[in-house]
Amino acid sequence: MIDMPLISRKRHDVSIQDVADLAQVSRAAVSLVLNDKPIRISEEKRRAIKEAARQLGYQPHVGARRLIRQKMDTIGLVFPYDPAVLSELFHFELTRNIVAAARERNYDILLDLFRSKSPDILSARPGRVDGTILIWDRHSPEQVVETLEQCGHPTIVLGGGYMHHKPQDYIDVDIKSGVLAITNHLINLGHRRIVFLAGIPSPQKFEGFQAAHRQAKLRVSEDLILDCGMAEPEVAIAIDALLKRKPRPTAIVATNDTLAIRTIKVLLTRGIHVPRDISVVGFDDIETANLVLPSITTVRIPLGEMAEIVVSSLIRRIEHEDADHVQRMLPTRLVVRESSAPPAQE
Amino acid sequence: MIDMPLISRKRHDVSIQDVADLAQVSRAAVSLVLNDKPIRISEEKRRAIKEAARQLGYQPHVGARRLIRQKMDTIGLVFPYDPAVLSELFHFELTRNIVAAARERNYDILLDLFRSKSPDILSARPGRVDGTILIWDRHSPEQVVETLEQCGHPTIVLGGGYMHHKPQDYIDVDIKSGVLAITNHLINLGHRRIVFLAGIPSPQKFEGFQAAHRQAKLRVSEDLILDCGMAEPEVAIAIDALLKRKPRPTAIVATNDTLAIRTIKVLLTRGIHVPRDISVVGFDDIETANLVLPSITTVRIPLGEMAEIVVSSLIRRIEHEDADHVQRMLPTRLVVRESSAPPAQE
DNA sequence: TATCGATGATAAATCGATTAATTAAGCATT
DNA sequence: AATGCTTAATTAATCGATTTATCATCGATA
Repeated sequence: MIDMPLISRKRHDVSIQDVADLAQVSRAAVSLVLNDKPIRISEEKRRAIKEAARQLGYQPHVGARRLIRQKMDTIGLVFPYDPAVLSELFHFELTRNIVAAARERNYDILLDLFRSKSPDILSARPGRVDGTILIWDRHSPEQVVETLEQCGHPTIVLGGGYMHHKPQDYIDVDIKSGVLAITNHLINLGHRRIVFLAGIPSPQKFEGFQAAHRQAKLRVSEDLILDCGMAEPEVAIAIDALLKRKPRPTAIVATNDTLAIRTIKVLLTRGIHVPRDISVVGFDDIETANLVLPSITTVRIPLGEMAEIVVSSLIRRIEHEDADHVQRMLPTRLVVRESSAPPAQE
Repeated sequence: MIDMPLISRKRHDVSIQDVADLAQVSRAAVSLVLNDKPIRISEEKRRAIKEAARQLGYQPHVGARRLIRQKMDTIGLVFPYDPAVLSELFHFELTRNIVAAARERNYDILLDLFRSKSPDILSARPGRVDGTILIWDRHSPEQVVETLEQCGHPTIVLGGGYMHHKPQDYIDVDIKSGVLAITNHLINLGHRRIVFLAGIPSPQKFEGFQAAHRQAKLRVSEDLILDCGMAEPEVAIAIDALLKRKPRPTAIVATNDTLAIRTIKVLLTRGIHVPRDISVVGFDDIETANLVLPSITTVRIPLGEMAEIVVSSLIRRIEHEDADHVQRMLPTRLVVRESSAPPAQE
């Protein structure tokens, strides 16, 4: 009766005490040696401890270590439950790269979704994570950023180019330059009547469109700026209206790939060939962009680099109290495929 | 000097001791009341404790609780780093549903990737998770299943219909019936010369194809069984060969949507109309399937249901030592879109 | 009055590690 | 011989909770 523990449950396989017993030293010595602390332990005992640990297959109990060190070695990855804009691919590929980058640095990833209605974020509760990556989305309420910024650990917001108020720490994509580049591509091909077709309003993208024209000393024709929404019927109406214009536009800059694909779909059903009759370009480089016929000329967001940067910056902010805020804009890359070509001779 | 704590760090905001102090009771009383334990505490103190907890905004330190309870309240979600077959959408939508289901039951999700080469799975290390969901993929080494099954906590393998050896616990999709249904759909439309086009060999899917023919008392023509791989040039070669057949086939069952889309792309460039000249159907219902022109008739995997079932079964296995093994096949759903139609009159 | 039982609350053990403080031993110096 | 210094290793405090065992009080009963 005396030997019965007060609380008895399935225990951790091999505890530090087991190693200490086998090596005939104190628990402290085991901890000091296995963590390579600069405290002198004789070479003889060092070996004995390492051998004992190896022999028992000892792995420190992360929970216990986290409790005493007050450090969770965990990053919260917060997603919107219903991603509005960023493509599925964006999410999964980004996630994969983030997990890989975190793992390399011995951080775990706690996956965390929030719904706009009830933004109960696990990562904002105490004692779960050391820092948070918030995947931003145009539908995300500002409140989420505030909640996370006030909860005592660093948070980096990862934007898709759509943040209105810049948070304390963010890594965003320079979508303005992206649209500038792809518009430039069309201008260089010889296009002069280029439509800006916005599925969802995006001032930054429009600025890029304008800037490209400005640089080429071309005027942006007001009646070639369209804002049609993302739904298929709306797109069809917008395109039909465009086709009646004289002279007819020769290229369309759609603000995302899905919209570009729908646009092409409408054009094809109207008997208009892409890119021979009209060039259409997109944005995002979703997986589908390279799958459809014609494949889409688009702008790619550097997901791998983005993941690498966000993880390393976050860990710097976690581990160094005085680390600078992270405020970066990443450049995009133009991906030329089949949907863009020089305009037909008139 | 006497008051200085031995170890000093940023501490947990509000500990149970703070609540106890404010309510003028012992730590034990606070724990018992807040966890609704059936131990008698006077109504008066109950109220005082709850009020104190509310006032201080006390939230128990999950790490401490997990340590003493030897329970992590966490599920490891293990993904292949390079998903070979399942679409991005499949992954993200599935993940989202799994996280939501886990959250409802107060479990956290630890995101865990493994590379085929170095299958170092966090979830297999002691003390991190109570159970694991392994997302299966044709490239996954069997070794991963073994590792997880031997590491002391329950694991459920989530298949995409491609498991060879059935693990102890699995939830899989009845892809054979799925292909049977979609082949049936074509047969019912009047098709008699149907091609089975495999991107990646899949005995189950082929069985479904055969079964549909058997049920309709049709013979499967050997020369309409093709295995072309997923690469675009290979697909083009396979399709060109098919088009030379006399009489020409009227429908193609592609084993996944990506392959169906590539097939259609080749057909369109050859001047063959889909579905007027040839019907093409796919499998998976990836997002793109409804985006391309024509949209793809395909088979949908019930991701939401799958997530719900895998999470609830895993938690049952975690919380009840004697729970039965989970071995389920989920049915698929036929999604009819534009790429299938009755064959042209001959 | 002594004992028993019921009730209400607490003390203390516990989970598994980390690390500051301390002790012990050996050697050199005064 | 006493003191101080270096090195090696251990003891004990600590993280923040949970839960068993125990204690204290009061009323009722023999």
